[in-house]
Amino acid sequence: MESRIDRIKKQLHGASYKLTPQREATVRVLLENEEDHLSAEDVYLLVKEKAPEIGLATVYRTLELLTELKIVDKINFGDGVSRYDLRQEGAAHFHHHLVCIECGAVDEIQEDLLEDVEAVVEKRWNFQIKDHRLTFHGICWRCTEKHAEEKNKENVNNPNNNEDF
Amino acid sequence: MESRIDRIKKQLHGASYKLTPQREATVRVLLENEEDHLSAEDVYLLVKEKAPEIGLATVYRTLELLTELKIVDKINFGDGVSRYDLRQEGAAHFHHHLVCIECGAVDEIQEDLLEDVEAVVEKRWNFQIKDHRLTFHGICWRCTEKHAEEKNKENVNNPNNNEDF
DNA sequence: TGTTTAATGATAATTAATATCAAATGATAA
DNA sequence: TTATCATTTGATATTAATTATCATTAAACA
Repeated sequence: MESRIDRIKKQLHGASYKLTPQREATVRVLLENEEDHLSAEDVYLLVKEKAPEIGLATVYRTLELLTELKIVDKINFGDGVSRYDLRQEGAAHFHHHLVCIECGAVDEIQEDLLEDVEAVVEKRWNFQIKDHRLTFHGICWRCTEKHAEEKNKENVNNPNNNEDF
Repeated sequence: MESRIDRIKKQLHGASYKLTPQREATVRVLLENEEDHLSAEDVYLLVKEKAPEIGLATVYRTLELLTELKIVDKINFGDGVSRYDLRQEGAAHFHHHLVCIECGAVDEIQEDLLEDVEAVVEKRWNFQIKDHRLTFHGICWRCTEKHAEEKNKENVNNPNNNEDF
């Protein structure tokens, strides 16, 4: 974790920015919540817990800066807020997302999976791909399991209700 | 075109909505600008040319309705506005986009291309895919050509400047 | 230490989108 | 046809996310 911060510090310096205490606090929040997909407001509230004097504008500015430097990616799942997602260190491309339309959970796919598709697009459409956004909308494994359980319970109550026949 | 409107009318009726003059004017604008990726404001201005009495709220409401019925897809390219894109008739999934980071052009890919990837995701992540969003960011063929031309011109002016050696 | 530049915090301004509500429209049944 | 009811609309107010402004503070520097 500390080394990760150090490397981010170096990236900032490389672009002649400083890792101020406010920026560091923001980066730490992102690192501590790597699984989540926080909005600027979310980040602000979490940073405020550790550094109450920080302003919302600074959080926005920091997130914008980190996005420029490709340390985080800004993504929008269609709910009207931008969310910020740490990029895997050394990842050439942004990872993919699974958004559950029932429970709203967002899971990540770190595997590339798009190599073949990108080769086709580069050649057939003569398009030089620099980055991508891929999101699947559907039903997550947790909701699928829950449905199965509910069906089980139903069948215990009504043993004749067997949809298989 | 007329038949396309008729089919949309039937889709609306099927969900017990009417194709009011305002809704029809909005749909016509979308059909006449199928290549573009209009924002709600864009649609509003175009509809206003034909039906000046229409209100912005009605346009928003119509676009929301068409999105619900999967006649259009709402998409966000990260510039802070939602854009609305007619779905191909009978298309199971939303088509893909190529966004040029130089000139801002947005091109469409109607081919699916994701069949294999989706099969993997459904199985490995146990996720039931209902829809997707795939956007590539990079340099379009027009900008690539333009660069090549500029390089040519440069070499004519400085015949010794041959970067190949 | 004084000076210049970068960064911050508070807050105003902007803007996309939604909510509200009275009026208009359209369908329905007496 | 006319009274009635639900749907839709247009104008406008409201909300909420993001950006802009600007005086103040912190940091780098010479």
